[in-house]
Formats: sequence, structure tokens, C-alpha cells
Amino acid sequence: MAKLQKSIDKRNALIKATIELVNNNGFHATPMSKIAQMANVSPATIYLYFENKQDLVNKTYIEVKAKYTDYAFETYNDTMSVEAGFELIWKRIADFKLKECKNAMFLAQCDNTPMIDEPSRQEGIKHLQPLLDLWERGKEEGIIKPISDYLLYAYAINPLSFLMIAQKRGAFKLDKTHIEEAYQSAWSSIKVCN
Amino acid sequence: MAKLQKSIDKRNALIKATIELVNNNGFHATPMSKIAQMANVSPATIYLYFENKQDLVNKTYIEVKAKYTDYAFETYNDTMSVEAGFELIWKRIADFKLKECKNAMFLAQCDNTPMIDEPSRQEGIKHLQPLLDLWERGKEEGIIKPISDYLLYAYAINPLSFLMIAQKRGAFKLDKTHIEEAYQSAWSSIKVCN
Amino acid sequence: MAKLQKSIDKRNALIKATIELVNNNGFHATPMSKIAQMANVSPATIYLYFENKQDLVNKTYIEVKAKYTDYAFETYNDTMSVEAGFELIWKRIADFKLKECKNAMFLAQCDNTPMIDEPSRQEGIKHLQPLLDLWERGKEEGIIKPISDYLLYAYAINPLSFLMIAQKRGAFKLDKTHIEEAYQSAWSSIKVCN
Amino acid sequence: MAKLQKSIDKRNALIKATIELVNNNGFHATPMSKIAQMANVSPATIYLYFENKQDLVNKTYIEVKAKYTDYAFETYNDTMSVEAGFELIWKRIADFKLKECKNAMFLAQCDNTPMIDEPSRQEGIKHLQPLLDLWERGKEEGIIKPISDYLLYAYAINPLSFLMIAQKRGAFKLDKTHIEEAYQSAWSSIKVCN
DNA sequence: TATGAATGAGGCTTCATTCAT
DNA sequence: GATGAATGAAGCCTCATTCAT
Repeated sequence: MAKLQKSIDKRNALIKATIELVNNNGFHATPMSKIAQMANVSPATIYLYFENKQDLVNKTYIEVKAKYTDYAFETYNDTMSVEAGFELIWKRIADFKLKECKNAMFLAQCDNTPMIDEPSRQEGIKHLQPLLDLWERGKEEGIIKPISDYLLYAYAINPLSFLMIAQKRGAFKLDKTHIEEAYQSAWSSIKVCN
Repeated sequence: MAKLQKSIDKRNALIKATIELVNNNGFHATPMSKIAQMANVSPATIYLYFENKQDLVNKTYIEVKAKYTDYAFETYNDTMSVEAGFELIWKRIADFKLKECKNAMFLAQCDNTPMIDEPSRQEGIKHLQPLLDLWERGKEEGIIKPISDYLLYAYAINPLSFLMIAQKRGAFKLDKTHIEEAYQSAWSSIKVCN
Repeated sequence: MAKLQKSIDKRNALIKATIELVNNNGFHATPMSKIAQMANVSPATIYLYFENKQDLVNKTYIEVKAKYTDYAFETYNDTMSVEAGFELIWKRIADFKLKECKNAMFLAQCDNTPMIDEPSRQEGIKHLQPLLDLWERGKEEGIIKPISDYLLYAYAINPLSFLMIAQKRGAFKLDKTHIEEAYQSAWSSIKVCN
Repeated sequence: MAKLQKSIDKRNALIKATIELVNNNGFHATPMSKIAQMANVSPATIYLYFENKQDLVNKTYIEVKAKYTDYAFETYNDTMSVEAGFELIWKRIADFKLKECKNAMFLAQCDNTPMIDEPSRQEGIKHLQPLLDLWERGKEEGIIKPISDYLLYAYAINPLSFLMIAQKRGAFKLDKTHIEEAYQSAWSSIKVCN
């Protein structure tokens, strides 16, 4: 306990440095020594908090993923209507991608790269359950298309990652209007047409 | 007479090996030596065909991207109606992602990673022009939503990458039915609702 | 407390090994790995003390050059007469070339090769100032020929390097008598004839 | 014969390229491929004319050394007086170092570096015999100091190399006046004082 | 004779990790 | 707990030389 207390700051600094550096250079181009440097810590100290580099990045992934889903579902509860619930969650996610850009970028890189090991990836997916439950409910109510969750996610949620990356590259600026347009497209793509 | 006979076969073998290995391990985790080995060539030989590792991956990217767009637009011509044209192109792209899975995976990793340098990325984007032209036409005709091409791409095309990666990870099998469902979602997300 | 303890011994061992190996094989024919080996150190350790191979040899040059001029001027002070001062310095230099043969050989190779970069070379030259001042005084007093310092150096000092190299090659043994003869030639070549 | 006739140009081009590149970069920093390139020849062709890199540089050394001594002694004959003969030879040498700067630089680097193998070095020295004979005669006549030829060479001839290198580095410009001053110093250093 | 392609050996350097304090 | 020093393993790349034509 005392041990953890004493060092939570260092652990956080390491996680933060990892995100920053991996975002800019990629996993294999960020040496442990630079992570240590940016966290104002000796390289050897990293190994007091994490087993090795893979473990550091896995743990970082899980932590950021949790922060992401916490944010996404914070204001949601399952008494809402399907459409209202979806809009709420979707906009929280969009919000996260805009405000917590570094965290979101990190997740995008992890999700498109053989960088995280399978167990950690699975661990990260668990937290999405509320959204899947919402979709389940929507399907039952005939509001959401009765198709695979993978398809729903691909069309409703994943495009935001693409837009965020495009923005990061400077090709494109994602403003409030875009967000609203994107929401309309997302909802159109998964709702049952009448 | 027989001067510039740098074998195109070797070059192709190198490109192929690069795709295979980068797909499985990521750019920085695939040593030149392994690429050489898989291409049945000495490591030094790579440098007869490419300037360095970055150049190898850049050129591979451009080549695969060209193959991708060539395939996408092969059967398309701009006398088609907007909807028919879009469906045609979309299905060709889906086809490519299914049949040329390795090539498509490679592009996905390149596009979500700081792995390709900017000039090569720009070079790769050029080839997409016919699709952008089609969308332009669709906007003029009031068929396609009058929103940024980035948004259109994010919702109409990019989800296929997500689905493909999910499939590669074994989480999900993308069959003909899925493809049809995905097309409906794609079209719904970009067409003007009536 | 015990922070910056990068052992000066290791640094010295590296410098010593560099001199030894470069003397025998030349700069480009001495691999870092052999330098490390001779200094009883891992190759990677060199990079804790020096930026790269060029830096290692530059720093070695500057250090040896300083040792050389320190020795040359140690017993000299500018209240001596020009002739006495010159003889003193000259003989110290001769002494150095005989006793510190390896160091002197190293300097000779550096000075006759595009091996050291310009800034380091300039740095090395600075230390020669007392000799130039002495010559200046000698010119004013009409004792030393009123010619360029480069000429004076070429005739008064540089021949010792040639003799040292000849000796190293085994063609010739430089003894006390030779030194005395050499001194006479050196002095004859720069003093004003009467 | 026909063989040699056909290729003497290529051989010469190779020798010339070797001199140029070794002068600017040093022996180990000049790849065979660059020598070939500068000589407008395939790398493989070099091996038709020389056994290997060491052989190429050895042969180049011997050839340049011969050109040097040929030039030095061209107008000399041993009926001249010692002083006149020495001045003649010395000035021819000085002339060579000024006019055939590249050749002279190459010799200087060879002579101060473990770059040429011993047999070739010996071969190069042979050609100096006329100068040694002149000195012998001078010693007999009591005009030249009765000291080792190495000392005589160190003081009479070698300083020119130093001056030439200083000039190449841009530190110093060697003009006609300097040459005359240098000759006086050279002669002063080896002649018997009266 | 001449060549461009090909390569194995080796050099410089980096880096994840461990060690001694 | 924390660290700076140290390192072995490995990666990228170059180059002298040979091979096939």
C-alpha cells in the first residue's frame, strides 16, 4: 500500500510518456530510455513498475481503454431509449476523441497494429459491453439493424478513429458541424430504415 | 546488351516478403535480414533495389496502393449513374479486401501508423481521384450528402478496413451476407435521405 | 551521491586503446569492437563516453595534443633568452617524441590524414601559442628569420615527426647524437645567419 | 602487348581516380565502387588490372613515386657541383609539390600512414638514390654535414610536405617568396657551417 | 575484355535489460 | 525504492570481391 502510494505519480508519468512517444514514433521506435527520460526517471526504474516493454505498453493500453469507456458510458444508463442512449454514448465518444486526442490516438494505433498482445486486447474489449447491450436492446425493439456487432461498430463508431487520424495528420479539421454530420451518418448506417 | 537486368522477380519477391512480414510483426519488428531470407536473397541485395528500409516500405506502399485502386476502378466508368457507380466501386473494394487480404492488411497498417513518410502517402492518395469525382457528381445531383470527402470516406469505405482486421484477428468471419449488409450501411450513411 | 561515477579509468583505457590501434592500423581499419576489446569493455560502453567513432578520435587527438604541448612548455618561461628558450622547448619536444612515442605517432598520423575534423584540429593548434610568441620575440630581436611561422615550424619542429616515423618503421634508430645533430639543423634553419 | 595497349587508358583512369579519392577521403573511406565510378569502369574491371585494393594502392604509390623522382632528377646530372646539384633537385621537388599537388599529396598520405605495404615502400625509396649519392659526394667534399641521410632528408626535403599539406588545408599560401625562403632554410640546415 | 548483379563478412550503433550501489 | 553504469544481442547498412554473361 505504502509502496503504491509512493510511486503512483511515477507510474502515471511513465504511462503518459509512453502514450506521447508511441503516438509520435510508433512502438518500436520509442526506446525505454526515452520513456524514462520523459518521465524523469531512470530506465531501471521502469522495471520496478512494469515487467518489460511489452508489459508497459499492454498496461498502458488497458488503462487508456478503461478511461475511454468510462468516459463513454459515464452519463449513460440503461433506462434511456435506444436512440437517446446511442446518441449520448456516441457523442461522449466523439467528445473523448476530440478532447483526449492523445489517448484516442494511442488506442487507434494499438488497434491497428500487432503491438498489443491478445490477452490485453480482449481485456480492453470487455469494457464495451454496455454498448453491445444497448444494441441488443435496439435489435429486439426493431430499431437497430439485426446485424453483427462488428458491423455495427465498424459503421457507427470506428469512422471516428479515421477522422481523428486524418485530423492529426493535418489534412482535415474536425469541427462541431462535422461531428453532427458524422452522427447523422453513423445513425443512418445502423438504424432500421422505414 | 544484357545490362539493366536487375531481375523484376527479385524486386517482387522483396515487396511480397515485406508485406507478409510487416503484416505479422509490424514495421520495426521486421528486420531486413528476414525480408531478405524470405525473398531468397542476400541482405545486401535489397540495397540494389531499394535505398534503405524506409524506401523499401514506401515503395511497397505505393505499389500496393496502386494495385488497390486499379482494382477498385477497373470496371468503373463515369457514364454510370452515381448510385450504380458507387455500388460498383464499393463492391470491387470489398472484393479486394477479401481476395487480396494481405495487400489490404498492409495498407491498413500503413494508413494507421507513422510508418510511411508524407510524400509517399500523398502519392498514394492521388489514385483515389475517380471516387472523389463520383462523389462530387453525386453531391451536384443531390444524391450524396453535401459533406466533406473525409466524412464520406470514413463512413463509406473505411469500415471495411476495420472488418478486415477483425477478421484477420479471427474474431469474426466476413461472408457474402455481411458484405451485402455492410454495403447497405455504407450507402445509408452517405446517401441523402428522403 | 554516487551518481556521475562514469569511471575515468575506462575513459582512459579507451583513449589508450584508440591510440594503440590507430597507430598500428589506421583510423578506418580499427573497428570499435577491437577498441572495446583492448579496453576490456563492451562495445556499447564506448558510447557512454563518446558520441561516436569520430568523436572518440577527435577527443583522443585533443587530449594527446594537450599532453604534448604541456610537456613541451612545462619548463619554459618567457623570461628566457630566445635561443635558450627555443633550445629548451625543442629538446622537450624531442624528448616527448622519444619517450611518448605512441602518443607522438598518433599525432603524426592525425596531422597527415583527413582523420580529425577541422574544429578539433583548430582546438589542437591553440596550445602551440607559446612557441609562436617566442618566435615573434626572436624576430623582433633579429635572431629568428622574419619568415612565416609555418616555415619556421616546417623546418624547426616537423622534421622530428619524420624521424620518429622512420624510427618506428625500423629503418633508423634515433639516439642522443642524432638528437643533437637534429637540433643543430633545426636551429640553423631558422636562425638569422651572420 | 595488344592487351596492354587496349587498356592502358583504363589503368591510368583507375590510378588517377584512386589518387583523387584517397586524397580527399583516405584509403579506407574510398570504396572500390567509387574508384570504378570515377574511372568510368565497372567495379569488376578493376580486378582485371589489379589483384585487389591493396595492390591497386601499392601500384599507384610506386607509379606516383616514380613520376616524382623522375621529375626531381630530370635536369640533374652528377657533373654538377654539390651545391648547384642540390639546389636544382630541391627546386624541382618544390616545383613538383606545387604543380603536381595531387600526386604530392597522395605520396604524403602514403608516407605518413600504415597504408602501403613494406615492399612497395622499399620499392619507392630506391628511386631516391641520386640524391643520396649527391649527399655522399657533399659529405666527402666537406660541404654537407656528415650526418645520417635520414636527418638530411628530414630537414632538407620533408618540410616541403608539411608546407604543402598546410596549403591544402587552406591555412597558408605557398608562393615564390616562401619557396626561396624555404630553400635557404633547407640549405642552412644541411650545409657545413663555416 | 568487360560488365552489372550478387553476396558474405563485418562495421557502427542502438536498445532492452541487468547490476552494483 | 531508485539509479546510472554497463552490456550482449541484434539491426541497418557498406564494401571488397566474385559470378554469369
